[in-house]
Order: sequence, then structure tokens, then C-alpha cells
Amino acid sequence: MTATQLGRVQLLIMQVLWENGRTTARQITDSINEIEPIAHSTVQTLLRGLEEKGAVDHEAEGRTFVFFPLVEEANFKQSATRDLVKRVFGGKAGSLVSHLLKNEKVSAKEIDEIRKLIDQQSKKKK
Amino acid sequence: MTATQLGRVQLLIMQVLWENGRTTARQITDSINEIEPIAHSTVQTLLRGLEEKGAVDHEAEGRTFVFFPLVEEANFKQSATRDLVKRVFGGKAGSLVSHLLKNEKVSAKEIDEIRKLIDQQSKKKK
DNA sequence: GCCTATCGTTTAGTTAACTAAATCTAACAA
DNA sequence: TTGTTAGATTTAGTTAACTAAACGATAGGC
Repeated sequence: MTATQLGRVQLLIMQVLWENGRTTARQITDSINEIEPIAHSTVQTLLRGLEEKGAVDHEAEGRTFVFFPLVEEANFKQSATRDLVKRVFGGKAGSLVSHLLKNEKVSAKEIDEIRKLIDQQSKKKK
Repeated sequence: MTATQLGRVQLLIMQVLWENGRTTARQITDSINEIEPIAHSTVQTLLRGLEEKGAVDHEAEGRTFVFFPLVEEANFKQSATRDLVKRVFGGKAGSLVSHLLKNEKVSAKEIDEIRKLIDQQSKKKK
């Protein structure tokens, strides 16, 4: 599962699942409808697709299905990021980091966090 | 042009164009064939698509077309990155930076570069 | 017992990226 | 001048994501 093969809406569904753990299709529909309109049957069809590709699974509870993620969020982030790095930044993660720091807003708090991380990296290299 | 709507192979084509400037379809095909097999007619069809969406344009030189990019690489990187940040990292660029530093290989040289960048950022905040 | 709201399933249609063969055209070589 | 080559264009087919109406079944309310 290379994860990048998730579409935009499928990713929205996964995010609801990652956040809530076990979730019904109806709950997912409601969640997404807070952001943008979507028909319940659409969500169900997409869940089917996600299940086929092994990203989620379900159990029956009474007559309704409770869905849960099989793919971990961390793994997904990893492969989505690697895909971008490979395709757009010539495989150099550092190049993406530079791009982000130069062109995107990063809060002072996040900067501190980042400073700590690179200090750790430097130590490791010794 | 939100750029993320470029497919994988279309992006390969754009990269050849960004690197070489004015380029014929044949040169692009040859370039891509160094990486993976692709038919010339496929490249031509994709160029057509790119032209329709305003990413490239061409001029006739004799009987052959010379293509050139209309979209700038920097802009593309920007929107591809923003898309990832938005879709996968909850809109927080810093969160992606952290992820990269924690999980991806970044060379010592790149780390130095990054350190300089965050020093600049810190100064700006004062 | 019957209605209706809510399940999951089936069916069907759109769009975009990709693929490449087939075809038409013009140049160039022999 | 005739045939091969190398252009561009046309045509056509696949796959994946998305969309949602329509349908059949069932649980719960009245």
C-alpha cells in the first residue's frame, strides 16, 4: 500500500477514522459534511474501495458496519511525503525543508521545535 | 493552475522542460526513456493536455514543434507542497518540517543550510 | 401489522491521466 | 519520383477516483 494512491476524499475519510478510531459510515458522512457536501452513498462506495485496497476494515454491529483503519497515519504521512520529495524535490528531503522555511509560514513555536530537532541531528552525526 | 493536477508522467515532462528550456517532443521522449519506457505518441498526447491546461506552449520550427514551459518550477513546487501540507499535515508547514527531520535522511550539509535559515527566521520575529 | 427512516448494495455515469496504435503529411534520400 | 523516415493528429481503450440515485432489507415507532 503506497498510500499516495488515496484520492482527496478518501484521505478525508481516513482522517476521520484516524481521529476517531472505530466509526460508522454515517459518522464519517456527517464529519465530512461539516467541511463540504457529500452524499452518504458516496462515502459508502469510497469505503468499499478503501476496504478493497486494504486501507480499512469493518465489523458488523447489529445491522450497521463499524469501520476502522488498517493503515497507520504515520505510515501514510511517510509515503505521501516521500512521494513529494521524490517527484518534486529530486529525492532530497533537505531541499523540501529549505523550501518550506523559505516560502511557508512557520510559527515561532514550531521554529523552536525544529531547532531542537536539528541540534539532535548534529549530535548524532558526531 | 493549481499544478497538483499534473499527473506523474506529465510532471516528468515538465521537469525536462524546466531543465532544458525549449525542447522538442522527441527530445522529451528520449529523456523520459532514459528512466522508463514510453511511446512517443504518448508524450505528444500528454503535451497536448499540458498545453490545454496552460502549462506549456509551443512554436513551430520548420515542421517540428518546440515546446516550452509557461508554468514556473518554483510555482509548481509551491503549490504541490501546499497541497501536501494542507491535505496531510493539517495545514501546518512546521509539522511537515518536523516530520522530515525526524523520519527522513537529511545530510549534514543540508542541516547547516537549515540552521542558517531558522536563524534568519528567528531574527525576523524579533 | 404497517409505515418510514436507515442500513448496505447495486448500478451507472463523469472526469482525468495514461497508453499507444493508426493515420495523415511533408521532407529527404536514393 | 518514389519510398522511407519522422513529424503531428486522430482515434480508441484502460484505470482510478468520484458522484449519487435507485433498490432491497430490516429495525423501531405507532
